[in-house]
Amino acid sequence: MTDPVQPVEVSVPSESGFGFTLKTRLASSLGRTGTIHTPHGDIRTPAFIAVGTKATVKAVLPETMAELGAQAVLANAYPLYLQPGSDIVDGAGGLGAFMNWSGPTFTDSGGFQVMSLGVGFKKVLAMNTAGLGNDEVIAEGKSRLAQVDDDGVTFTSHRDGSKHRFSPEISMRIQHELGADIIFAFDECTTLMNTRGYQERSLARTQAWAGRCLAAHDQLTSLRAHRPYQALFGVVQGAQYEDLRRKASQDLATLTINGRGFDGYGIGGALEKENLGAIVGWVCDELPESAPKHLLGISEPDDFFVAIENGADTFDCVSPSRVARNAALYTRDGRFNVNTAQQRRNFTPVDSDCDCYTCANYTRAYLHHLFKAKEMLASTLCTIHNERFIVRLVDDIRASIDAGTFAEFKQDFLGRYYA
RNA sequence: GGCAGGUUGCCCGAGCGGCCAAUGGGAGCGGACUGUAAAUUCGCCGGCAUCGCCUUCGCAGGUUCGAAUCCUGCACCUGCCA
Repeated sequence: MTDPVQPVEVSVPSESGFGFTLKTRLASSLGRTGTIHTPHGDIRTPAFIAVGTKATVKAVLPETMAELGAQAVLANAYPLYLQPGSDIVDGAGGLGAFMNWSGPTFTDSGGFQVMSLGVGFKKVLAMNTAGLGNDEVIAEGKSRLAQVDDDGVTFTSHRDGSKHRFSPEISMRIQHELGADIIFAFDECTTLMNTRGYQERSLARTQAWAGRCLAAHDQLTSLRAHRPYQALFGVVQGAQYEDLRRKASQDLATLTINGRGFDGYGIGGALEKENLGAIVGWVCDELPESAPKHLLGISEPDDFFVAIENGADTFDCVSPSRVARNAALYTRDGRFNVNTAQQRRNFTPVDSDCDCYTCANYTRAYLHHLFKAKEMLASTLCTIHNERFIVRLVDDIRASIDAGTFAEFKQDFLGRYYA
């Protein structure tokens, strides 16, 4: 049952302070462990990156995130550009300094908002359901807050209705001001509702933007040489189509501007759960092994195993935090809602196998009470638990790869979680 | 003692002859949430149940083809005047 571990040649981080070192590799799949080196510290991979969109992991102190084992946090360019403004974050000394997080940071490009405020506006981003029909009709909704064209995106601020223009160059400029260690190319995140035709056109656009991002990034890196080095990850789109995904990966892998290529890659798009492993596999198969790969927006337990086996190194997702604020908690025996009547008199911890602060000190009955009483401590305690649960799960997967017990760990964990 | 107003489903509160098992909130119950417009959101919420049937709008009578809605009496509550 053990999966033989293969030794891996070690690459040394460059003088920029950024680099990726492989440690072990599974013999039977693309799964591997390693370390991403950044100017603000290392990230041992696979790793779950906590999301703090607006420079805060909602309801939790940064110190608490560090204590529960989060290695890095990811914020988002678009919301921070709207408020407080990337110049202010820049003035504070960058994202980490601004939010009092001393470890590595990521920022997303605003590409997700092209979808969530555009075609996906007011829709649930279903990952389990088969795609509905034609997007192009759905995509023409009038009330949406984002309009895409080949040059960029026009956003309407949800806060005051003001119009804002994002382009690859603008996203790069903002992300340089935010100053995260790892930043993403500006892309269009498509949905399951899009047609093949739309996916092709959107992908062509995203690929063109990738080149523009790289060029802008190269320039900004020179201009801001006094700042810590920022690594740029290109984002692979192409939906569920193998040919599109492979071609997109190849093109990004070979793209260089002034001798500079991408430092790593993101894998994006709304993905059907059933295709997740295949898609990640196609992409990682085409991209250089030596590059770190970040799967954007994924955090269900079964998804981690599948994605890691297929070569993904890091993940970020709002789910552990959002779901916690809505009373859903992860346990080794599956997910449950702590606000149901069933938990009213349950004086046991959320998960007796959990080592988080919440499980060490509080009962389900108390958390149930906090939700019913609408006390904000509910969000804090539940977020601590969920973030710890997910961070630890990925840490455990990493340990199992190094120990050669990945297959057993996977079987044990999933067997119990989905029993 | 006089005058006026009120009593609606767990709570608050609309309705003022038929389209009313009865609008809205809240509470309660359950679900969803995957690069965060999310402390959000969606169902259910008298009973039994397949359309449908049965019992509800303080209590008791009455008018009417038909009443939560109109009339009479009773009970309780609230203002103002004594």
